[in-house]
Amino acid sequence: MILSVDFYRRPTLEVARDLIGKVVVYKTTAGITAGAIVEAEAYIGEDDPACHAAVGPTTRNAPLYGPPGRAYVYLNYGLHDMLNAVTEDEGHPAAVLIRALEPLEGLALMRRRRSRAPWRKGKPPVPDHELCRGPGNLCRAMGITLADNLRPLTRGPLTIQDRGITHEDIAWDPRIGIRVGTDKMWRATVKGHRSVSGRRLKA
DNA sequence: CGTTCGATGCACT
DNA sequence: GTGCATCGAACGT
Repeated sequence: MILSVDFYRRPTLEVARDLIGKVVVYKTTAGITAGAIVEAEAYIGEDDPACHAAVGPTTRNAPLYGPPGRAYVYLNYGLHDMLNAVTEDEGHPAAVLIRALEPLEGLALMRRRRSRAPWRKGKPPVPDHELCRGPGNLCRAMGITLADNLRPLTRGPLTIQDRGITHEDIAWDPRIGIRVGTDKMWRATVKGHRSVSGRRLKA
């Protein structure tokens, strides 16, 4: 079942927690890819220094100010697309960054797309659990690009669905990969999951 | 094991 | 011109 707008029109931390286990599905002409969310981060409002809305409304962050349930996709470091789900009421800029998925469908297609990255030329195929490990990697594996910015996640080719996956042990940790706002424990992960990004725990 | 650093494009100042 | 919600290779210990 596809998540409705009401799912996203809620406090962002609740949405982030509830997105764990939900399934991102993207249907393209190349085929279908899908993966269950195992890592997500909340970015909330102009007072959150790490949120793109911290500088006030701009062309780039406009989607954050729009209605919930849409994709906010942007390019980072000139190389990596980032997928967010816009949350809260219109006018309240906030979103959840999808940071990692457990691949479920279309693994071969994901592998092909990952291998297509310039820096992967001549390298061995990406292991299954690493196909969607990290926000840049998952977008590349799923074929999500800037062209998908503002797309509704509630209908159409790019959706997030509830397929009944539940997780008992969800951890809240500091957000990673940012230079400010690292004090906030707004990163939700499935504890110990192999596809969660960041440094791995020891054996 | 750990840390450093280059690639790369666009929005923003 | 600057800096970035990254990735992965290269290097140091």
